[in-house]
Amino acid sequence: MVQITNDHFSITQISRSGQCFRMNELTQEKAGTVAVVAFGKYLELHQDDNRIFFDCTQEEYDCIWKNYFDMETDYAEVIRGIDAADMYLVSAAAFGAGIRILHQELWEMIISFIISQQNNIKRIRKCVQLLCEKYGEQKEAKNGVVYYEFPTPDALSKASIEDLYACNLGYRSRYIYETANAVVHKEIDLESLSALDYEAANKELLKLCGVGKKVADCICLFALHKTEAFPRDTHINKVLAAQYPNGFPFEKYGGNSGILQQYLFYYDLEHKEAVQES
DNA sequence: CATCAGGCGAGAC
DNA sequence: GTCTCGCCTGAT
Repeated sequence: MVQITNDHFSITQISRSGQCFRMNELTQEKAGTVAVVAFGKYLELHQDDNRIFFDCTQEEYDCIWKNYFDMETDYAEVIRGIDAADMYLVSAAAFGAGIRILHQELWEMIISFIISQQNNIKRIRKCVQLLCEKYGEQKEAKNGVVYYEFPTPDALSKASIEDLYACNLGYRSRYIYETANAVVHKEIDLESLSALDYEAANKELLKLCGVGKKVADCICLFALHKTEAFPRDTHINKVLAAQYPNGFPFEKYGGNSGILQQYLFYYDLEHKEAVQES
């Protein structure tokens, strides 16, 4: 068990922000605990106020999870950089202050965000889980929990479009089929993407079938950690139209724009519900 | 029953 | 280049 203290870390907010579709709350026996599968490992973590408990060795934390959860970034500093006159952004950041931009796996993000289009978080999670169970490698954690790795491009490319339809992917089945085959046939080299800057990486990703501007930006932000990427979905477009009629001040926030996008997105997504429930 | 969900591709112009 | 439209499926 590794214990970390951090005032800007919330497993609930990270899970609900919807950037990670393989993070689940363990509701039955371990309330308040979240499980995540990434980089071949299964991790359970829980939180008590600003103390976070990672159920793993110190070595595993240092090698994988410290980077995965972006623990070295000072989110308080990002929030301090917000224009105090921008009341909406100040409120959004206060509401979502525990969100972190994860360093997720590239291939998984490509497929996950193709699935995400015209879709909701609940159904996306179900689709991803089905894909993992059907085409991913089965493993067992030290505590006996059985989990599945995200399927490799090779494994996914062996699925027919009909097979993919059976995973409730709908019209996105063809996109995933085409994309998996494009990657297997080296029409795009995923390995070299992380070395590119935001503009170049984004342009490469647009070559993939089913990847447009919005999905490419999500991949840049959540896998390549290009924090200047600012994905524009229906929520964000609504917020921009209502709160920033003269445009969002990208010139002011630059490389932190993507983090602020997550605050704006999460605020719009969850704030109304939070108000209703209280 | 209609509408919409964290859009995209294809085709028309 | 910009616009429109159809699209799987489940929730409301």
